[in-house]
Amino acid sequence: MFRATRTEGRGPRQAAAIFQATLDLLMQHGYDGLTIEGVAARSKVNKTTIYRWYPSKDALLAAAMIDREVLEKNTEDTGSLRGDLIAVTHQVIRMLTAVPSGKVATAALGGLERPGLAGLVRMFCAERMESEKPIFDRARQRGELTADVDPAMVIDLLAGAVWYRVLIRQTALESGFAEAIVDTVLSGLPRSS
Amino acid sequence: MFRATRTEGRGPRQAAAIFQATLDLLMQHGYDGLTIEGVAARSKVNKTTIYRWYPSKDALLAAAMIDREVLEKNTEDTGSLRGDLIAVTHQVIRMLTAVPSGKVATAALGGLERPGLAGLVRMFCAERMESEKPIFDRARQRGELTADVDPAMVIDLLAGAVWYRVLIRQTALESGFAEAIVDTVLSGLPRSS
Amino acid sequence: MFRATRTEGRGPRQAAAIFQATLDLLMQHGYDGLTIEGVAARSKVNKTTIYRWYPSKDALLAAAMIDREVLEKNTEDTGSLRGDLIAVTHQVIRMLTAVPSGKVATAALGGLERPGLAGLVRMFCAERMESEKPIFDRARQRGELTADVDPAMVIDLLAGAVWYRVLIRQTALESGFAEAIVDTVLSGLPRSS
Amino acid sequence: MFRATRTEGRGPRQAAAIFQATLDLLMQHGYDGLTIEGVAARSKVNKTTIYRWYPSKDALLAAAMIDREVLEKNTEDTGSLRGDLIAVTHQVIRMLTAVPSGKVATAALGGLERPGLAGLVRMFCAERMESEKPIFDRARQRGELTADVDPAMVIDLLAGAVWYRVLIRQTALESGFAEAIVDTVLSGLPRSS
DNA sequence: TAGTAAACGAGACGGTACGTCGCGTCTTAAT
DNA sequence: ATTAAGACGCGACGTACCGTCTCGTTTACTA
Repeated sequence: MFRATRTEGRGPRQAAAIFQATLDLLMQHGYDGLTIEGVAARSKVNKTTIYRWYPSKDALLAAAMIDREVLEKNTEDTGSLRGDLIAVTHQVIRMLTAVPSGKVATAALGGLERPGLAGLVRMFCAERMESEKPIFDRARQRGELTADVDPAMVIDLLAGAVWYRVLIRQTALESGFAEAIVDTVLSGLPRSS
Repeated sequence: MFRATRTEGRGPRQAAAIFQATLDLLMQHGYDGLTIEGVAARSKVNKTTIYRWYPSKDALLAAAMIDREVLEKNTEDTGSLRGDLIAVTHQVIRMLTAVPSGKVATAALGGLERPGLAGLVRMFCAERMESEKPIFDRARQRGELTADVDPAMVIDLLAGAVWYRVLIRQTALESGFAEAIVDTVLSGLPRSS
Repeated sequence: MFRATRTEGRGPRQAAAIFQATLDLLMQHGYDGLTIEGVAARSKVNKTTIYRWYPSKDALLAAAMIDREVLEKNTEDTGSLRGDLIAVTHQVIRMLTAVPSGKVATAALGGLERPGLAGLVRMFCAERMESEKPIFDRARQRGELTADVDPAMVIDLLAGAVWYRVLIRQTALESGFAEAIVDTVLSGLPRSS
Repeated sequence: MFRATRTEGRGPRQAAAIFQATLDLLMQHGYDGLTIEGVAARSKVNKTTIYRWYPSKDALLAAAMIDREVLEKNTEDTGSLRGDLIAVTHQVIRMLTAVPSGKVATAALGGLERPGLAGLVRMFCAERMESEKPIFDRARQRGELTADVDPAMVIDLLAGAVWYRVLIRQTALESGFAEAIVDTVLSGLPRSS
């Protein structure tokens, strides 16, 4: 008795091909080497069809990124705050340096001026932030943290350091960077006594 | 003696008008609302002339940013590491939120894919980093820091937190943010016990 | 008795609305401002439905013009050849200058390249021509005309003069034009003695 | 020492190729098979260039028709009004039935709705009319015509008959048509008595 | 003070992509 | 059987900038 028919009605029938082409081109030619016409050509889907569903390049890109869940996340309990924060930091590092996601992240920066992508990025960060809250709850339960510590600030420091280093300063990350910044945030800088 | 009017022959005669138009348009319409043709129209300088001197939009933008020293910097000695770091952090905050420079910074992110701008940004960061080194030298002399602390990492944490918060997460900075992150970096997070 | 609602099964149920919309749009926006999609929108009938019945814009227009009998005709006996010809000429003038039909006639010219409309126009002219034959029969019976006069040529002269003047030369018709051309055709041009 | 340089500045450098392509396509595919894109492709001139000079299809067509003087005219003195009128009529016939010009004329009808072409046609007719005035002056001098005969009306009758017959009724012209209508206009229809 | 080379203005051009419109075909429901 | 709903491929539209080019004209330094 199942009714298959429209597989949800949302989006074009060839969404998969479109998204694939979108991300391919994004990675190959960067944010503004990504053109609707190019996506149409590569995906063999007509330009009109793409415009019918995605009013702008940004909307298309957003849909593609969401669809492909190109920016994964998860947060296992490692048993200690330090371990958890290192894990989170490594995750950020991986996201920004791994092959598909890193290019996408860079590209996303290219679109920050456009409200569409900016909103998407903000939302993505908010989601991550939310999913990282438990780390701090667990830490408080373990007595590793006082109640007044702002998780957002901690994440800003750690994630910010990585983004800044990788995307803006564009300088290679030395091994041990994650551990170093986490230790600094946890314990402060060593005074010479 | 009679020093020639031409200050070096570098650049077009109407450089000032061109740069002004460039930054105006950048701020008004964002990175890719900035077009050479627009600059030509606004500055009343012929398109050909602009192309003669700046082979690309990025080159033009770089020249304009350098010329206008839109991203100023300086580092006074406040007498303590904490004070110096807070000053530096405030400077970053100001740069990213003040009216002309903030727009330019955002716009610069939009051009990170292009090697030209990316290099410019990298160079700018390197310069800043260099100019902030003395802070750490002074701190070591005061005994506030051991010799093995990496200044770059500290700056990554502080500047990164601000960039990340302002440009990527696009969330308002609460007052006291600078002090909070500096204190965290200096002293670590408070443990509950 | 109970007359069926469906008048013949010929044509869509909403034929009236479709035709109305067709002629409205034709008159408002001209021949090629007339679009199937526009007709569908205005008549609230689905585009598919229109295509099912009328394979092309021309077919639709032809059907609409036939249905609305937008180009009426009739030929009363006025008692003299001159009177009859003047009546016919006035009829043509009215057709080309009156509000609904004039626009339609102009529009039809716009479609003369398409075989569909061209055929329709030819057919319409042939019908008119046929209906005007009796004028000449009556004239012959009255002795106003010899047997060898070609009615078609006379109509070509009179109707042609009006079409040419109104549609092609687009010059206002002075009052008395009909009488003047009829008299010329009947009696020739006056020689100076 | 003459400076040739720009050969008059009016119009694109490749005007000839553009016009040729325009008329070719017009004749092959009719008025609305004539597309700017097609002209660009056929003439190897970039679409943008065409748009730079001709804001619309009609403007292009008008320019092409004027340039190629596709609708020639001239009026020799044959020694009698009858001869002159027959010559004029033959000229119209030739224009409407000859290979290049006839297609163009039909096509022009297709554009009568557009003010641009309508104006062009009106102007063309006015020019012709003007050039035919001398016929009537000569006739009056010869005593073949009274002073009050309106040349425009005569031309309307003759040219109208041909246009109507050829383009609207789309019926073949029998040989002798020109002479027949000229004689009718000159002498009227024969009465039987 | 005249000559000359660099810089500039003017503007046509080929080219890519834009975003839109209407076409005519098709599939899938609902009536 | 007819209609509605709407996705789709397609071709052309007219526009905006791109970056390149040629050709004259200015400018301002220098010989």
